[in-house]
Amino acid sequence: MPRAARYDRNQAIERAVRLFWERGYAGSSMKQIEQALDMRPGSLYATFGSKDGLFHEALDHYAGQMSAALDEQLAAGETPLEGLKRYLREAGRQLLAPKTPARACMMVKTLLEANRDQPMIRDRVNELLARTEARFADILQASVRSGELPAGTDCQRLARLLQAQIMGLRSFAQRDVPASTITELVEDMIAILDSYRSLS
Amino acid sequence: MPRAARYDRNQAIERAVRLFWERGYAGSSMKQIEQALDMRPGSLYATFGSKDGLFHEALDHYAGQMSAALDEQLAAGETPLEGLKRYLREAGRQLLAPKTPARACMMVKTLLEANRDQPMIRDRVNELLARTEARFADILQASVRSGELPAGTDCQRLARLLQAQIMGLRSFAQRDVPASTITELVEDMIAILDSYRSLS
DNA sequence: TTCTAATTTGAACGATCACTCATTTATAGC
DNA sequence: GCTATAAATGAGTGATCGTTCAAATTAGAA
Repeated sequence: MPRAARYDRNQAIERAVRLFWERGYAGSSMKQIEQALDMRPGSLYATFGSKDGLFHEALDHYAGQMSAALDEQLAAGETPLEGLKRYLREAGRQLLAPKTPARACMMVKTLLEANRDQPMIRDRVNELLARTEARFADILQASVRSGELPAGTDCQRLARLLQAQIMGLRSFAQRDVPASTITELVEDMIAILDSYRSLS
Repeated sequence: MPRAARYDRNQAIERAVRLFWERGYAGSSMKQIEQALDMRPGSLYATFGSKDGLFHEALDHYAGQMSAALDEQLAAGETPLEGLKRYLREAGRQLLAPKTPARACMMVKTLLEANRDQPMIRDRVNELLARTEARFADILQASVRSGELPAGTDCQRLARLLQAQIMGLRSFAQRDVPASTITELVEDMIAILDSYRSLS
């Protein structure tokens, strides 16, 4: 009966992530979105409701990608803490890749861009970052259980420090600096994480 | 002969800093600027040339303020490293003040907002951040000379780590988190800085 | 082939964007 | 009070913003 949709929803969202990640919410016009997704306004609004709606889906998709990347490194690492270190090194590696839309985290860019008259976006990004923090805390907690971190470690607090470090790393990487700088920064942050390890 | 200017240039720029710092470049419309500075378009364009021109002046002014705040804490600290620690604690204190336009650094917000079709702004913020980094390196170098940091310390590298930490701290503080979280984060970062000290 | 219905299209909407400039206003010297 | 001159004004510029919707298109079902 009906006409088949010409567009793959998931692919459209991935393209939206690229655009929004690079240019931000206000910096991406509907005209640019139409071009990037190869969709006309009618289809866009029928599919995503509004620019806001599309942005929300893109932001969630991005968060999912980041979470999956963490999963991957945790699975590859021999211990939770080793997984975290792998994640940091892999982040550094991707920061040096040429085709990334931006080096800074899309969630952080959104956090800094969203002002008080975008409460939906503010709330959403706050929740996504809180989840990430909780994720880090869980991993660190597992490291305590396995004895890799000392028994008394304040995992919540260390998780926040870790998240702030990553925010800093990736925002710093948005500067125009040589690749070696990023590599060194990653290694310094890994050393800091290591300094919390149990002496044994 | 002529009519006296009604507006104080410096005060206008300070108001522009508040607006741009809170809302970003794209997020601040000329209408909002007119209201915040209590100036009409004609006067604005006669005085600052363009929205870009005003933003540049505001950004430079902000950078000057930050630099002055660092000076102040360095002067108050007994040693360069103690001055840096004071600066970190004072930054944390100001992050908890209610009236700040934003908790994140205006330079970082600009760095993350400016995209490839704003090369002038990109270049400017890159230079300002490079100067800040150099400033940190100088301070650390002084700490090496005074023996507070070990002789072999890579001050440039440590300066970049310090800058990334501050970027992370202030971006993290943009999240909706309790005050104690910020305080703890500051203390954690101070402890990291302390861990680079000479053992004695 | 015809019908039905979901999908796509793109012109057009009012609002707002950064910005301009002819006009009005205010002031200091005469 | 008059004049000269710089400053302030604000209506108006064309462009672009996000969004809408009537019409055209495309497919499977009958």
